Amino acid sequence: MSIAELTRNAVHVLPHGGLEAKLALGRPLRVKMGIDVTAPDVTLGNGIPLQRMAAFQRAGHIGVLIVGDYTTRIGDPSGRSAARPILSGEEIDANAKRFVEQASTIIDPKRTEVRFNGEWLAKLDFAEVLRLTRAITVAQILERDDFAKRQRAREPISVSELLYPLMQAYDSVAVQADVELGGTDQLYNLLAGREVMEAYGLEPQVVLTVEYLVSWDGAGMSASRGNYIGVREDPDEQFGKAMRIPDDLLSQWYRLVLESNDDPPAEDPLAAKLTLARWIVTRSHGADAAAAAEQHFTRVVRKGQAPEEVPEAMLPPGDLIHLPALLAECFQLSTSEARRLISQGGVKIDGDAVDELDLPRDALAGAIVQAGKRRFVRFSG
RNA sequence: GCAGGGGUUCCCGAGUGGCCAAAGGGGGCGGGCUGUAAACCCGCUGGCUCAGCCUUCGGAGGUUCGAAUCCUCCCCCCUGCACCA
Repeated sequence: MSIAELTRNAVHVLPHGGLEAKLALGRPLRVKMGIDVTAPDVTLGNGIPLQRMAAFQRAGHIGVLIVGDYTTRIGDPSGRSAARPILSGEEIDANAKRFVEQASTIIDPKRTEVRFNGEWLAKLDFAEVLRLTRAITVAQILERDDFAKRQRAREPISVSELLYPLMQAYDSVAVQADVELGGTDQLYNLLAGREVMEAYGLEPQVVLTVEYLVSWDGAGMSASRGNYIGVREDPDEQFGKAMRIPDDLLSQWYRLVLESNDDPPAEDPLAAKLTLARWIVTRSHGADAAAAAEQHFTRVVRKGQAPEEVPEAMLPPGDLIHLPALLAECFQLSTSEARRLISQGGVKIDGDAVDELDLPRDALAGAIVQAGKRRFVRFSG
């Protein structure tokens, strides 16, 4: 395994020559990566550093996934990150288990160690915390980009937030990391790990950051934003979402997700995207599922036909059916939403748009009703 | 503790007594177009028994024919100052 493969898509590999030196040790390296257990789904974005971990594993090294259970349980009291909920122990355990299971579509679980940072953080007493805080200065922490920005903007920064990078850094001490992986957003935290390891008399870890995957909305892909493709997500969803990325993101996705050495064919973005979508589904669910998802996409999205499998539902009693109520029931809409859909021509019965709110029973019985682009139901009764 | 600023519909953010279910943007949804869920154009975007009615603008009261807008009390957030035990 070449260094080039280990560092594919890397933005920073620090310090220079550090990785070569670690590899020269001739023993399996411990390659650390932190995971966010507040969001249980592993996304294609998580997949980018995980793919690096997988490369290290193929070269005989050990992946170490750190579950920030302690950090999560304490929560972020600043109120700034309200998006980060405080979870119970059971939820964290379940999410961690789920993360590892999902990540196994990419990494090798047999060569992966999963550690919970409560294991060591819970044991730190105050004196030890003070020792940890001496490893780094306020100026160093405030150098970090988002802190610097917030300071300039006179936005609040709580002391506990300043401590977060230190906790993560201490994880590296505890597991004796040789390498730590992360997105470019993690650069500062990973470097803090080096400082702290050194303060604890350890050989500092090598820091390896990879490019951040940009999603269809132009923002970084993250579970909390909801702009993600999950590695365990339904094949049709994965396929469709992949087709949803803007054409000009294709080359990044080819590079980061496919790990392709070639650019996608610029003259045929559709074909390029289909290739990408197929590949993503194949990695998660296999080639058969990918073929089926592509068929589904062709049929439903490109040709605008009903899918092969349409869920069935019973019509309510009565000779005259009130459509808004029926749609609201079937597709979990408010009746106002259902009315809007109808008035906008988004509701079709056997392919024909409807504009009446009440329909005789026999117009609906046995018919396929479509609400919007992708919601279908067939009524019986 | 003191002074000042602020809490608005999914998000950001206008709105200082009626023309406000509340500008604008984002997101989402729908339609058109396109053999992409891309791009582009148009529309919609609180709820309901929907030409009308009901509930929203941190919370509770109050003034008024009428309040997101004014008053009172309360809760929460931010900034500065003070306290430096």
